[in-house]
Amino acid sequence: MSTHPVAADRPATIHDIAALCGVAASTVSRALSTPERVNIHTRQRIQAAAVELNYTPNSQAKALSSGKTGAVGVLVPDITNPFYFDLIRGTQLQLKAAGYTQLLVDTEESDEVEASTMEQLRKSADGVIVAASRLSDEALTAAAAKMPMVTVNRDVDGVPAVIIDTPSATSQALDHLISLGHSSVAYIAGPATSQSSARRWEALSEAAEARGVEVRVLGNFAPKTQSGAAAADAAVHSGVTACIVFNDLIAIGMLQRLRERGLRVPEDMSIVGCDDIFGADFCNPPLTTMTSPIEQAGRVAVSMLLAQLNPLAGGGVRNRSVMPTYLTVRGSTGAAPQH
Amino acid sequence: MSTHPVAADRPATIHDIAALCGVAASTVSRALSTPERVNIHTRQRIQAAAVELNYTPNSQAKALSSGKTGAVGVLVPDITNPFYFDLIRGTQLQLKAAGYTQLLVDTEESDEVEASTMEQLRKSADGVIVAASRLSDEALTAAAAKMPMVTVNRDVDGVPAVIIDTPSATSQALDHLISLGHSSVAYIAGPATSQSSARRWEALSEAAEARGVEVRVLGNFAPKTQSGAAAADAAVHSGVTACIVFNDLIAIGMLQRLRERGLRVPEDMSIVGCDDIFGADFCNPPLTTMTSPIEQAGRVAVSMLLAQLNPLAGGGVRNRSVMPTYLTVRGSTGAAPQH
DNA sequence: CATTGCATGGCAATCGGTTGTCAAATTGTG
DNA sequence: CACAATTTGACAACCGATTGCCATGCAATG
Repeated sequence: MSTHPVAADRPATIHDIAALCGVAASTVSRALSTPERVNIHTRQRIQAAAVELNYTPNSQAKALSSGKTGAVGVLVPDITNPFYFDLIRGTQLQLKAAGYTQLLVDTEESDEVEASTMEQLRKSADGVIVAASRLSDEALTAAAAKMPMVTVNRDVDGVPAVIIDTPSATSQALDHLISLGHSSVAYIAGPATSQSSARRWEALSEAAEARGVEVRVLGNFAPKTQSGAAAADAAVHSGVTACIVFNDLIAIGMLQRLRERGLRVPEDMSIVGCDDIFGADFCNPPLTTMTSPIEQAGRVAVSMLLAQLNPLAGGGVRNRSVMPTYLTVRGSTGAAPQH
Repeated sequence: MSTHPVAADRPATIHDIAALCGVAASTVSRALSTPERVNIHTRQRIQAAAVELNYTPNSQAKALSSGKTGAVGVLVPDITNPFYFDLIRGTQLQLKAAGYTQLLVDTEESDEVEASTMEQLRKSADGVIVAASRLSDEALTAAAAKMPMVTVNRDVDGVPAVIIDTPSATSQALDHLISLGHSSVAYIAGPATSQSSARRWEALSEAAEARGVEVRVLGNFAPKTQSGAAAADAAVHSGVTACIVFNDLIAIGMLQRLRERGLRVPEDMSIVGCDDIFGADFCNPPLTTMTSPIEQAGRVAVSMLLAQLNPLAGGGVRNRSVMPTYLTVRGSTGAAPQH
């Protein structure tokens, strides 16, 4: 039986170690955080005691005195959307590797929730990663001034961002469709508030003009599979033979609706999705889509944020990172129907 | 211009309010947390000042002195698995509604990571929800003694749990297959460490015996779509005409593999999945599966945990909650092939 | 009018660390 | 051997709240 309470009911504190070693608490703190500041002999005794008592620093207390919480907030507008799962996976992996904790928050597509969450996070997190922010440029800039921040898919001056470059992939998608003989294409737009959707449409219409093809925009549609039905109907009604769709969720919904209506994909209608989310490869038919390195984007966002937090670790702070996107051709695109 | 620094660069503290109102910090604390303890006039002045200074209590400090962190850890073995996305969505929703923060951690299917995470969480969270724990019964019981805990799909004596009752749905699935003329069925088992898989197999073999049907077990397979290939090959080789599969991920992988091998589902082989995850309804063919109320399970787990944390709010503490599961028939099951 | 009782608000300790400051101990140097 | 330089470790303030205890003041009671 040990003379020391090896397994107290209460987690060991720095004071327990101090008492055990007969030194002051501050010495213990230094031994663990600034080892060179403490005599090697004392240090080793302390470290041994720490191990014996199974000491883990109290993160709350650490946060209070040091101002660093070791946590990073990750704000996503809709935790329901598989797109964000990939992102979350990326941030989680990278944060964990760096010893940070992830605070995941669903802002429910609301700018108010987003703003109030950030205000709260200001005290309980060292920084935030904000995906597809619903805030205005001004609000976002103001928020970024108050705490380290990295946005994903939202480009605002002065705010470090990871941008998944889907706009440039839209021209690949368009070329793909043109090479299949399509000349009448629709862009199925996402939410009106989505900057990504707007930029993609910009890039697409520009590319269309350059190639002398007609591309029209349909929608806005909510980024959910259920919206696919309305989108599919709109596409059919407009007479186009191919659609480039805001995201895979809507695209998959369209696939289902077209099937219900007895239309064949790709014989009657070609569909190009965006993001290559989980499911895009096994839906029916498998979806041709613009493959985004979403998980990687999450990792890069974390790296950029951590670089902001610990500027010491060499290397300038990148404030903008563009992730390339490529077209993945599967079964949902095919030759344009003959008239 | 206001005489007060309405928007200081530093978040307002209780002392700022105290100074502004000419009272002590403790009075401010009471005015905000124990209003009846403070004169109504003073209280109103304080509350007004709090609003004016845009005061938000510092959660770290609160946690340190009160011992309550307002956070709940959610441990999942693999954040990659869509099953857990639904669960996370449920916990997130319910935690947020109750004003708690969710700390999401991926334990990477490792019992060690799980144990050390829990040890750390002991200080930074008020409780934990542990999904599909990889810990031994003893370790789990010990951990539960140290901090409030609710498990999901893991039944250990004395530890409150939410159990998704897939075992009982397996007999529904078996009946469904029998009614379609199948007499030779395989159970595609999940990880050897999975309690769910074991219990499902138990229930299934019992039901099979009662009905005089032959059911064999194949596997263990990792819960990933990639494992579906091996599982499909094993199933084909074993000569069965139908499979009840550990989860939808493997089932979807099997669907893909069978298609590659030129086998038709359900004409040549029927497949029943489990969980009804995102994608089960739009894969090819749509998957017959045991629909689990996963998101609801997450919500219930949170409710049970919060009931443990705040025992005051009437109603005894349930320590076990079984979520019913039903069979959802889609296109991946059909009549047994004729010999 | 004296006394009891309650409402109210301040003081100070506490939670578990971090960190600036300073004194004591050690080492090295002339 | 005395003195300066350098380690080393203790003291105490601080981070931002909470909370037990106490002093004050006012109203009600005998």
